[in-house]
Amino acid sequence: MVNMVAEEVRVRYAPSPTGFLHIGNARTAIFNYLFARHAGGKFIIRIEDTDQKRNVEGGEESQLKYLKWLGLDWDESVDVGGPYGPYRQMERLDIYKKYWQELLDKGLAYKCYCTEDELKAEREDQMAHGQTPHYSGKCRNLTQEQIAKYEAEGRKPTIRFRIPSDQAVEFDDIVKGHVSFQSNDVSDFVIVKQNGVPTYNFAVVIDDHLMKMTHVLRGEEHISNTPKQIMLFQAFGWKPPVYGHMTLIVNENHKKLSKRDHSIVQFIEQYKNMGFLPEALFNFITLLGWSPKGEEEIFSMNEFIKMFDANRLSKSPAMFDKSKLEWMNGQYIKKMPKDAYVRFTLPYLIDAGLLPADMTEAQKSWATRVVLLYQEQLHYGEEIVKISDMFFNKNIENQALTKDEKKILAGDQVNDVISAFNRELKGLTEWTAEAIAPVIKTVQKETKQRGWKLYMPMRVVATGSQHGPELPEALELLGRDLVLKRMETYLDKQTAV
RNA sequence: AGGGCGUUGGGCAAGUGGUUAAGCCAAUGGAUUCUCAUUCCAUGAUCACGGGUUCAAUUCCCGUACGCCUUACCA
Repeated sequence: MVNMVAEEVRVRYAPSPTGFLHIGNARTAIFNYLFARHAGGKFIIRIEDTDQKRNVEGGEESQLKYLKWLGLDWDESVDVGGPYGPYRQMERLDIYKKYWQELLDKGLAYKCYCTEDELKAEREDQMAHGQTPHYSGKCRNLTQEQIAKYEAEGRKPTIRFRIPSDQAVEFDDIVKGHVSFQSNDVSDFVIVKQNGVPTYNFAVVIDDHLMKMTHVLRGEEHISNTPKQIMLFQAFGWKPPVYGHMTLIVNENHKKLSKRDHSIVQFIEQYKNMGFLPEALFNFITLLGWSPKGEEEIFSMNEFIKMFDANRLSKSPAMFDKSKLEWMNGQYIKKMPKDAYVRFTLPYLIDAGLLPADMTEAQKSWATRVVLLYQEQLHYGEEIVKISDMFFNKNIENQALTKDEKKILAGDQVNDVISAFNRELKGLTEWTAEAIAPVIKTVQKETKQRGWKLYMPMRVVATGSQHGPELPEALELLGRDLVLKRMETYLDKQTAV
């Protein structure tokens, strides 16, 4: 109470490096980021690597790398340092030790000599009897003799927090509102593992306090950890941060997104590789469980920062809607400057082996025009491969016609149209869209066919598909030789019959 | 099983004690276009169910159902 000046907002994103950055992580990070930036506060990244068995190689690096890619930046972390480091929990072991020793000394924590197998058996027994799985409190009040006996057996203890009995633990959650737990429903949980490393629930409390966190926005799966953490804060006489538990992101089966869930693509890196733009992903993820005031849905980072309000976080789970993501990404693609769009899409064609990595100027300008044909409709980068297929897959002769295409070619005006078109095209001295367009008009006059009956036969014969970009430009880019060859092959077949 | 939380059209989601219950995605229909795409227009909700409080409830309260999270020497 000494300092009545408004406290600086400090929030953190605290991933465990057990995997790569996925949608759920990213969302947590984004909301914390927006919260901090909106308030003009600090955004910190802390690595929670206390579960060494599950840490994966490259996990930490991936988290930071793709957060950066999404457009986030941070004030304190393992890479940029800061006044409250270290920011990796395994480098803070000495710090934790001091605090759990304090709890032990005060009798607020105790050593537990139960083995994992014993605990597991206990839990299974409880379940079998329809009881809530709960630690029994067996080692709560061990005598010196018992302790000596366990030690003599060579058992290594864990340290458990002594949960105060008959206490209501309450807090006002930014998103859930007033939440209340009974301490009796929480069992004495382990704060230090047998190997001397603290558990998550202990380390967070120490770190959040020492790092002066003012708010904690995290996933709803942590809500039942909150009373444990609050009781620890109380044991130390510290003030807990303000909590906000965000709803989970669920899959089509309404299940929490898990890393093992393959029904939807989960990792940010995968989206990047498929050709989703960071701004679009950021925009989309931000709208998962949060909504702005007005009717707009597309926002820039700065707009989000300006309007972000944690009170508008939703209480009910958000389903990951892939088609909306694609739509949104498409919106961003449409807005790209042409040259950026070209630089963005060409690599997908190169990777697919459809274009050489070292293109000649001519190839490059051709590819540029092809790709530009699709800017209006592209949803994500990789889609260019499939969508522009007609310019790369040139063996349409071996390709079976669809029902509709057969129907188109069955029209009795088809031969007239094709032969007239073929004749007129052959007479062209210049093979450009500008030159081809008038030819279509000429054929129209000559054959008295128009619209669908005029265009469709030309399209199917020349491009192999009833769908595609504007015909004159498509034909130009397909190239004179190929188009004329296809026409003639077609006409030859007709006369042969 | 105990604890916690949720439920507005196919997916999100705004909002209110008395409203024509926003908007976006999707779907369908239509207009434009040679087609696809784009663009534009149009179409849909007894606000989970049952009870209460109230002149009035989708909005407040209680219950039920359903769903999810959690009850680890994981975070």
